[in-house]
Amino acid sequence: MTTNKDFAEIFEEFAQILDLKGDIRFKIVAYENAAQAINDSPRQVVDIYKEGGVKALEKIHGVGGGIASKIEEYIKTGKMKELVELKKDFPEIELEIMKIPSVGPKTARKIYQEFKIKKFSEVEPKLKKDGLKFFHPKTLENILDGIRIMKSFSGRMLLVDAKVYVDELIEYLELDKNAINITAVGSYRRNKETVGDIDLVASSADSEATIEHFAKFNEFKDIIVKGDNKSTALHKSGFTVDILILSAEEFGSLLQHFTGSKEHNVALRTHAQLRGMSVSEHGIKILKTGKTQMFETEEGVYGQLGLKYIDPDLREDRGEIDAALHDKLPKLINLKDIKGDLHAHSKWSDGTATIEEMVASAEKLGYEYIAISDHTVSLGIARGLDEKRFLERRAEIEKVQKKFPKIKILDSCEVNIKPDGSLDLPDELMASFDIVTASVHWSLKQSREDMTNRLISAIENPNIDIVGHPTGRIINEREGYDADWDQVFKACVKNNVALEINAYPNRLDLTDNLVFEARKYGVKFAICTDSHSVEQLNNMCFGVSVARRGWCEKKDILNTQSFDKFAN
DNA sequence: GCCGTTTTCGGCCCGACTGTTTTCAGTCG
Repeated sequence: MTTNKDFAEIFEEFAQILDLKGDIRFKIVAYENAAQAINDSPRQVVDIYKEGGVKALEKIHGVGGGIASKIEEYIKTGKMKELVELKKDFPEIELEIMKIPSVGPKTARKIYQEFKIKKFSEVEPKLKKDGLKFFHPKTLENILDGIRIMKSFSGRMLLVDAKVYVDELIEYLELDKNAINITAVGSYRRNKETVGDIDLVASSADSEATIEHFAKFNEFKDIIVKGDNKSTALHKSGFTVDILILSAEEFGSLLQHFTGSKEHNVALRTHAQLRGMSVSEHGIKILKTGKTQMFETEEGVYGQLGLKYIDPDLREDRGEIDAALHDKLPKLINLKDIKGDLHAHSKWSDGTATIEEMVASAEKLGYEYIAISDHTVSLGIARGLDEKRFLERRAEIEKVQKKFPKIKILDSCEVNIKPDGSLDLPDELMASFDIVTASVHWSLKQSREDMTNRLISAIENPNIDIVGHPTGRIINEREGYDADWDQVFKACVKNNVALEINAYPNRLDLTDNLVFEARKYGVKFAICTDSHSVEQLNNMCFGVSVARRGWCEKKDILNTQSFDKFAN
């Protein structure tokens, strides 16, 4: 079956080819928006089409008549005629060339045609040999730089890794006495699960001097752009760093602009236009008078537009502007609301710390409880426990509990959901635990139908409280498995089972967009670290970020409550 | 191609930097 991801990729490709063709920008953007909308839809467009036809598809915001009928065509015939025709004139290789930073459609076409490129690997050697025949030396240098950037950095870094680079950069920039308000913005500030490049903003008494100072950072390999108040550098680790400096009087607008997301800013500026205002990083212009008002804070910017302040985590154009207009924004959960961790491993299975060490660390974090949830028998690689060893472990938990009267140790396990949906511990044993998490650990490539049934079978088992890392994805390593989330969410609500928001930095699973969708159904979540060491207990903040991006309030999260409260 | 406090046409966010542009195109965020 064609999944939403497949359709999103098709329309993304459509947009790229239209870009090469030189079609009007708004049409290209329309295709890109449709791809995004389809990707974010919790329901499969195939199902939507089967139920309500083209009209139902058009209800997806960003999908209109044209794109809906293309989806219909693809479902019926397995192809889109227009795309097939376009591909004849714009081969794959040209799209690949366009992915080079600083190369857009015009340059891509020129490279492809002038050098008669057949494989992407030919681009760099051919440009080096004869590039000067067709390009200005400076332009050629930019393209070759782009290829270097592309080679040295594939994909996006984890939020946890970005944090290390950001801290280093800010520490260095603070050495410049002219600079104030140094802040990391972009997807980093929005707490997105991965960060593509690092964006910084600042104010300065002497912005040229600050740009000079920025450009001298010894972790930079190259300076790509250097203007009076804006610069882009290539970091040794392969990603780029942007900085933009404006006066403190306009810092609120600068912060707002550079935090994004792009989609949020487009929506915000459209909102402003309808009210006779124009928003830029410098301020808000009243169109009638032509006067621009500046703002030192973001609150001022949103306030001028008649909006409540919108947290950066929410700025993804998911309805936050409308919510801010009607004072309906969620009161987002914070790290300090978390009362305990419901998923942690010990040496009994594949953890590196003893139960006592884990409990002592959890107590230091101020938690009321911690669940020790070791793996179960059939996960051999993780030394999963059978019934006998779980009972031995229970005796140890009781012993440790006496030493730590202030924190409740929850006797727990992470039971395996087998491919047929059954669990690998007997029901009576599971019933004796304080809390049980069920997770999928193998056979990840099942069909969507099988995986959906597998998850729902586990959810319907009365001993299950939480489904662990529900999609199984590992960021930058593997895709999550496919399931009919609509059905899974309904089953969770019906059976009072929570979905885990796994805070492990390369899992962050459930993903933020699925959290956002699940919350609409009334699903509850448990934010858990899945710690395998004492240090990893500190990863809770990353799970909280996912919850915030999914619009979660304190009441949506089990472990913002005391154990007695949610256990009953 | 999408969409509607400008609702079936006419607009679609806004600005900075680079190159060779002396008024603008290409690319980016």
